[in-house]
Amino acid sequence: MAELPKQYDPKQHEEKIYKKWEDAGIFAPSEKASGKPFVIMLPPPNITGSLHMGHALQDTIMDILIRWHRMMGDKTVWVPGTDHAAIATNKVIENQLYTEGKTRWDIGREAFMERTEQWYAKTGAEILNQMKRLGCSCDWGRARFTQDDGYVEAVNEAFVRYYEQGYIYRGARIVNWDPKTQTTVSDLEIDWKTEKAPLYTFTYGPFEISTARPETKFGDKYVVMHPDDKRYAKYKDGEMFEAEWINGSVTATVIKDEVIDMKFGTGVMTITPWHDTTDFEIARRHNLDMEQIIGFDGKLLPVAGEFTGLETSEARPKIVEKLQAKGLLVSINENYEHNVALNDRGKGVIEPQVMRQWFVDMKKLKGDTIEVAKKDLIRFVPPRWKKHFIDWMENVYDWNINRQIWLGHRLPVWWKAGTHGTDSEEGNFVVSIEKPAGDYEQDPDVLDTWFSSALWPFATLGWPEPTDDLKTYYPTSVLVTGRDILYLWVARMIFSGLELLKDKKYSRPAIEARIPFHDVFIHPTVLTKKGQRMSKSLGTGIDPLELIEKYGADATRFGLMYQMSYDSQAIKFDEEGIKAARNFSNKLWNIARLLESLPDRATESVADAWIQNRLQAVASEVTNLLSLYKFGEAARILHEFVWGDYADWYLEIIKVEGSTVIAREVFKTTLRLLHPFMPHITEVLWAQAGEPKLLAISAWTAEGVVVDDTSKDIAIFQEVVGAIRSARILLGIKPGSKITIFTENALPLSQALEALAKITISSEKKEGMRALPLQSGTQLFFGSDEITPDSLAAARARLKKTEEKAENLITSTKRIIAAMRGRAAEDKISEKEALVATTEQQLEDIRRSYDLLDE
RNA sequence: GCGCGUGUAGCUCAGUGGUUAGAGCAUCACAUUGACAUUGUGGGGGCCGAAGGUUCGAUUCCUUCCACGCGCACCA
Repeated sequence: MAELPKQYDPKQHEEKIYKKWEDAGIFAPSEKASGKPFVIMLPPPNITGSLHMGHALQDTIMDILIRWHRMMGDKTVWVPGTDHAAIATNKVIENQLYTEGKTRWDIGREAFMERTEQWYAKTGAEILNQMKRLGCSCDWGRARFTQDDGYVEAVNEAFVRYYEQGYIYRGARIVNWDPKTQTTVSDLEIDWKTEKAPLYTFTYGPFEISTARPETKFGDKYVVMHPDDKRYAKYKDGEMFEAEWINGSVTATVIKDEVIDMKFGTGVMTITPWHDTTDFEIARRHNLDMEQIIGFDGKLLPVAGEFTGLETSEARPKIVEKLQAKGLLVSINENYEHNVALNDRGKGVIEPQVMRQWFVDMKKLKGDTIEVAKKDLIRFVPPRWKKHFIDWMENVYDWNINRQIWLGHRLPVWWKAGTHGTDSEEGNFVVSIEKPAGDYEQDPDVLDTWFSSALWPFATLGWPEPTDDLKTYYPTSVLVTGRDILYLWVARMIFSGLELLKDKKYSRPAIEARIPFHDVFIHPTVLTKKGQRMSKSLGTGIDPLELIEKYGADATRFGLMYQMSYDSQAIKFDEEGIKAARNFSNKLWNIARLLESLPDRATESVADAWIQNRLQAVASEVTNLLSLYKFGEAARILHEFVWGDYADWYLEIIKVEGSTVIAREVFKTTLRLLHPFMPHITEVLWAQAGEPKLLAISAWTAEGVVVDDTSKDIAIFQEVVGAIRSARILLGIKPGSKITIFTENALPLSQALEALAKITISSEKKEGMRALPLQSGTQLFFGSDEITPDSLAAARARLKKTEEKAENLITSTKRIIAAMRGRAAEDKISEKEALVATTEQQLEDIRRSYDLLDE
C-alpha cells in the first residue's frame, strides 16, 4: 500500500472520490435496500444563483441525513432541482434591455422569452455543480426544473383543479403594486423600512385631520371616527358636510368605525380606499365609493387637477404649499416616523392599488392544514415553529397568485379577445389547459413563483400522474429549510399537498398520506461573526466555494456543523471553525498513517476494552442525536472522541501496548460515524484501510462487542500521567530528566505509562522518594535528582491544596446530606454518603503523604 | 404593542438544582527530528446580563427588568 503523505490535501481526493460514487451509481435509491424509503426534496435554488453560506449549511444537513439513512439501509433518495427564479431573471433581462435603451414592451414577449432561454443556457444550473463540490449525494438523474415540460403541466393542472373546486376567484382587491417593476408583490415579500416624514395636520370642514401623504388626498370625501369618541358625539354616522379642500369644495360624509384609534392625532381621519389597505377595508364595510388617485406608473391622475402627471414625491410639497396658502394647514410634526413598504426584490416603493386579480380563497383551501400541525402529523423541529405556523395559518388571508411580469408560468386562463382588464371581464373567460376554440387570448400574467414551488414535493415525482415514484416516495421524510420561507413556501406545500392528492386515483384518503413531509427541520441563519446578515451588496458575504478551495469540502461541512446548535436561530460564522475542522481532517489522516506504521499485535489491554466501550457509547449517542436533528452536538461528540479519547490517550497507549487489530477496527467504525459529516476523507481512509466496498454504502455501525468495563483503570492511568506532568512542572524538573516512581498498588498499562509520562517504574521504594498525592487515593512516590528544597516546598503547597479540597468536599457534602434528610430520595442520599466515605479515605492518604514528604 | 430566540473566559460556544462551571480559538510558558507545528504539555483568564422569589442550596426553576437579534401586527 502506498505510503501516505504527511498532510491531507483535499484537492488530491475530493473530485476523484465524488466521481467514484457517481460511477458506482450509489446516489439513486438502491433496489436492494430493505429499509423504508427515506426521501428529501432539495428546496430548489434559483437556477441562475450560486451557492452561498445558507445553501452550504442546508445542503450539508440534508446530505448528512441522506448519507446516514443510506448507510442504515433505507431506500434513500435526494431529489435535486432548480427554480426558474422568475423575478430575479426577469429583472436581469430587463436590465440588459435598459442598457440597450429598450423596455420589454419594445421587444415583445417572444423575444423576451428567447433572451431568457439564452440567459438560462449561459448560467446553466451551475449551482448544482457547486453542490457536487460540497459532496452532496443527490440523485442527479431525478433532477427537475420548475419550468421543464412535466412541471409546467403540473402547474396548469393544479390551477385548473383549484379553479374547478372553487378555490380560485378573480376579484378587485387592494394589492401591493410596485411601480418600479410594474407588478404586484405579495405581503410576504415586503420589507418595512422606518422613515422620518413630516406629519401634516389640515383643517377639513369642522375637523382636523393628519396625514403623511397629502398627495393621496384628492379624492377623500369620508371622515371616519370611533363611534365611542365623545368629542365627536354630535356628528352622526352618514351626516354630510361641505369642506374646502385642495382643488375647491367637496361634499364629505361622516363614517363611524371601530378601527379608529381615538388616541392617535385628532381621532379623525379621511380615507383613501384605493391606496390604503385599512381604508379599503373600511370602504368595503360601509360600501363607500373608491377612486384611483395615483396611476400604475406612480404619477397623479387627472383627479389631481393642476397636479396631474406629477410623481407623488414632486407633488407632495406643492400640495402642502397650496393648502397652506388656503389657510388650511394647522401644523407640521417634523419628528413623525412611519413605515414605508418596499418590494424586497429591487426595493421599489409599494403603492397599494385596487386591481382585478386572481386569488386563492385561503379560508376554503387551508382545510386540514392546521389540524396537521396540531396533531403533529407534521412535526416541526425545533418544536417552537409549530406555534408560529399555526398562528399564521389561523390568520391567513387570500393569496394573490398572479404577477405582471413575463417570466414564469402562464395562467391557463383564456379571455375573449379584448375583454381582459376591461369592465366586461365577467363571464368572458375560460379556465382550461388547452386554448378554447374561437377568438381567445391567454391571460397575460404569470403565476407567483410560490404557486409552482408549492407543488414541489409531488410534481417532482410525476404528479399529476399516479406514477410509481409518487406511490413509493410520497410523503417525503423531511423538509430542511430556513425560517424565512416557513410561510411563503412550507405552508403552501402543505395545503397544496393535502388538496391535490385527494383525487381517487392517488388512493390517499387519509390526511397523513397526503402531507408532503413528516418532519420540517428549520435550520439557523448563517450570520457574520459580528452578527450581521451575510449579503453580497454589504460585502459581508463569505463564499463557501472559497472555503472549499482553502480548507476542503469536508472541513467546510464539519466546521459548519460544529458551529451549529439546536436551539439557536443563528450561527455567527467564524472561519476559524473551518480551519479547526481542516486540522481535524488532518488529524484523521495522521491517525491512519500511525495505524499503518504500527506492527500487528493482538495482545489486548484494558485500553482496548475501554476504547471499544467508548466507541459504542459514542455510536449510540451520535445516532440518537442525528434522529433528533442535533447535528452540532453530534459533531462535537465525534470530535471529542477522536481527538481526546482516541488520539490523545488510546493511540499513545497503543504505540506501546495493546491490540493494534482493535485499534484499526475502532478507527474504521469511527470512519463510518464520521462519513455523513466528512464523506471524502473517510472514504479515502476506508479504502486505504483495505476495505473493498465503498464506505458510502457500508453499514452505519459495526456490530458491537461485549467487553469489560475498564474505565476505572483508564481513569487511574490518566490521573497518574496528569499528576506526574504537573509535578514535573511544579518541581521544575526538566522535561528530559528521568523520574522514578513507585507504588504499592498495581498500575494499569505500566509500559505505556513509562513511555507516556517519561518515567521509570521502580519495583521498590527508594531512598529520597517523595509522595505525590492523587485524588483517587492511589499512593504514589516519585524520585528525581532534581528535587530541591524549593521544589519540595512547592510540592507541599500542592499537597496542602489537595488536602483542603478534600476537606471542603467532605464538609460541604455532609452539610448537603444533613439538608437532604427527609427531603430527597434515599438513593440520592446514599450516593452522597458514599462520596464522603471515599473522600475521607483519600484525605487519610493525603495526610500520610505529609510525613513521607518530610522524611 | 404581542410573540420567539439569545445573553457563561478576550472571541465563538458547550453545560449543570448540589464537590472546584467546561471546550475550541486567542494569549503566555515549555516541549518536540518517528502519526500530525494543520502537533503535544502546562498556566493565566469567569459576581454564568441585573434585581427579586422558590429552595437547606440557584449559573440552572419562577417573576420582573435590561441589552441584542428575529418574526407578527399597527402606523391617519
